[in-house]
Amino acid sequence: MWNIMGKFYITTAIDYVNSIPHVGHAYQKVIADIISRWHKNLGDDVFFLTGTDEHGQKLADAAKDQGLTPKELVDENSSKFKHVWNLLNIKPNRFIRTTDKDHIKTAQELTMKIYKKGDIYKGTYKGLYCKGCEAYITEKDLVDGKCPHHNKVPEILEEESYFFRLGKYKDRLLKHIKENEEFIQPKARRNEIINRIKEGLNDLNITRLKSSLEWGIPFPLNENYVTYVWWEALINYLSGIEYPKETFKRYWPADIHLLGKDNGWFHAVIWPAMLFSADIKPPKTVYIHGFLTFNKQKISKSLGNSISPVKLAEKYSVDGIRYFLAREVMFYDDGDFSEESLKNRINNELANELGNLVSRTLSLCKKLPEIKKSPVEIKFEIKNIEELMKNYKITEALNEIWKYVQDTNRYINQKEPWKLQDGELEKVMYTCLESIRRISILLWPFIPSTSEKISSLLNIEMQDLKGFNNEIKIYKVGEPEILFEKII
RNA sequence: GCCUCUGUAGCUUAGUCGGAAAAGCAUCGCUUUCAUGAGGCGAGGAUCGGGGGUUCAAAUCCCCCUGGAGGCACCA
Repeated sequence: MWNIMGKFYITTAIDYVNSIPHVGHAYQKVIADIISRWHKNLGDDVFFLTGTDEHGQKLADAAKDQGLTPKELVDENSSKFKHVWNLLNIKPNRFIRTTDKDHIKTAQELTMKIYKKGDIYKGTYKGLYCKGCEAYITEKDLVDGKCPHHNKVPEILEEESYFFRLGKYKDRLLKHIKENEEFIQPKARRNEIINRIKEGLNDLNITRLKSSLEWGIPFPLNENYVTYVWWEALINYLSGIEYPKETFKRYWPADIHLLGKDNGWFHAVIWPAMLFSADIKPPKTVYIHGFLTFNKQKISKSLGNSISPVKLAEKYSVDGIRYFLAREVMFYDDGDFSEESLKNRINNELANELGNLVSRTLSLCKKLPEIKKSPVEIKFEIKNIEELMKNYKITEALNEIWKYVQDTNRYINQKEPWKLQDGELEKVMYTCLESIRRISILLWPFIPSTSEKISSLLNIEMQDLKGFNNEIKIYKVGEPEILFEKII
């Protein structure tokens, strides 16, 4: 009944390390970890990649402000991201940094490959340059024709630069998007991208003069230039799996690139065009998810400290947060991380429904030294859950799983096992234990440490979905313990 | 300005091909005693943003108005 085991390659956006991780960053990584674990649960050979993006003007500036070298700054901040993911039980196969040696090498090699294809040429970049910012700015940044930061009219500046022939891939991109409905998800984003491509594609400036920006990957065609951050950052999805070696051959194409809506254009248009040029298959799905607000407020830097995932995890538990993010927020849309709502879900669902279910079950088992196998009276039909997960409908899948928690509570009420003795009691309790065991397997991707805890309370080995139907012959369960403390 | 999405119960949302308006939370009532002051059952609560049109039939399709969110690349 299980899918044939396959490979599964999932990536997240790599975070720009000019700020510290907040709950918005955490959201994406938690979802990615859930998807990754779900596929591991299925028995797939999974590669999960995340990491940090560490070059560019903003970082160079930030480092200067803090009196650090760029390298010092990115080392410090990157480690914070890595640490927080570990704390949230997010387990990537690799945490890539765009300052990693192998990434730099791969980025340069891929650039050369695209150059040899004839898709990189030297041209002239003309743009609005603000001397105060020491950077090009766009027209929409202007307020009354002036740079809002320096209140100056920018000058039009021209410089020689290298370009990628993005425009050349317009038709091929449109064709690919139209022929592969799952390529850009969700649909609204897909429409948005299609319309914008139709408006026309300009070639992409992919270098910066070293004289104005040193903090970047040296451009392999000309030592006076560094590579534009976006261009090389995207390539991390290849360097992360050691392109073009064996690991790459095993995992590419990526099954899903997960990213926020601010990154859609780069992943849905520029990245596939780069891959087309390099004769590499595009990813199967680029999934563009919504943004999170925190207590209805836009997540901003000033709010940053109060929404540190570390503090939230201390207060609400890691699994509480993971559960909430998966259950509350509709993945494709914007959502709100509200502490009020988080508290309600932890108390009502994790503590009262799930925690108490385990607790009452184990308590009812106390009279029985062992519980032997008998027919399971709660029916599990999990095809729809698998289907939902396959289509990245995380929230909906978790809702379906939760129905079994409620079914089991209902079953106990109906059977009133506290009135039963011996064999009768044993039969009912076997169903409850089996039900809890299966629930713990289904929930493992979402709240792994809770699932593992449940297994240890049931005194059994934690299994994956392949073991879903392997009923335990004899249960000898332990004492009940509190799974979730209530939040006051 | 151009484009995309969206407005359904107090809140968060589901609603496929047009066919009797759904679910959870919150509120209120009933009920169980195994359990973490937990569990179960039930009730009230919606002019489906507004107006017009197509249709035997519209939350759903079309038009207009209006509120909200987002995208418009070389900033990451």
